[in-house]
Amino acid sequence: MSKEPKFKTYTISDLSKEFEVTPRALRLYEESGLLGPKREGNKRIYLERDRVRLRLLLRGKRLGCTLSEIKDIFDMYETKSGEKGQILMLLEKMDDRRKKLQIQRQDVDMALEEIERVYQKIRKSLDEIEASEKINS
Amino acid sequence: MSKEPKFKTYTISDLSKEFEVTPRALRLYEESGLLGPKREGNKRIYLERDRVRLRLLLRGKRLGCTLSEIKDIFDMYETKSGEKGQILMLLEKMDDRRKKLQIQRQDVDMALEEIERVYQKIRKSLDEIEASEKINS
DNA sequence: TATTACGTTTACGTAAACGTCAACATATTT
DNA sequence: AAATATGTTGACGTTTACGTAAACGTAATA
Repeated sequence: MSKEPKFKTYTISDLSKEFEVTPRALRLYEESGLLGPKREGNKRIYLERDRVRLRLLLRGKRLGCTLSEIKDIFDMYETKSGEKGQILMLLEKMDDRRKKLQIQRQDVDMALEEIERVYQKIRKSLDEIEASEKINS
Repeated sequence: MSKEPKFKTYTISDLSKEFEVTPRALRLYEESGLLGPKREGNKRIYLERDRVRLRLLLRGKRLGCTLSEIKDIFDMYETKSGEKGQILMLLEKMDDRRKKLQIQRQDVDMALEEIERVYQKIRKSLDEIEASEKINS
């Protein structure tokens, strides 16, 4: 009866398994300032907050962001800057981010359309092959 | 009056400028099998086909694909495989690709929603600051 | 003719994002 | 007590996607 967790905690291998990343990666993310697990002695203890961050982080990666870009975004989320100037800069940054995402949306949609087009073309030629197979049987 | 172009052609710096990539990058893309410009003596002559490919290539990059993934996609587009087995494999590959893109779409949309949420929050705190500025004037 | 612009190949350098050890500590199981 | 599992910190290796510089060819321009 010493340390009751009180909150759910995760070890490095818990998160490692859940999100299918290596411990090495998790340590790197920490070194890059993206995660900030507590320590119990020497060992890393991750809280829910880290888990959420990790999820966002990986989503960012899938979108092609670098770790430092992701860092920027995280910082953006957390700035509780009382200063007006800071806030204005923040809004601007978020606008940039939004624009990039919108371009990415277009890119994805165009890629999907192309895949679809080519897919149909290929299917058609497959159908033709199968038709000729029937005849020759 | 020797070589009439007949088709529109581009030099390396033409494409370099149009798409804002360095010549070095274009040569790398060629080395990676993504572009295949003709040669006039020693110099690279790009045709429309290369220009289209470059556009697709860069779109792929924006989506976070590696050059070799893009190569796979290009190969996919071009397989005029008469063989049925080949075609089936191709269709499967395209399905994978489509799934990945759909996940990316979701990722982008979720990211956009989050940006929007945070954006509104920040705006609100900005409004509050400006309101208190008016009072104190 | 000398300079400038544009192109070439070859080759080494680099930043990012890990992988892959080594060498060690700690805790639990056998 | 010995082995096993899990964790730690270095530190060097690797791949990708170029950057950068050297050394050179060719063609138009001053």
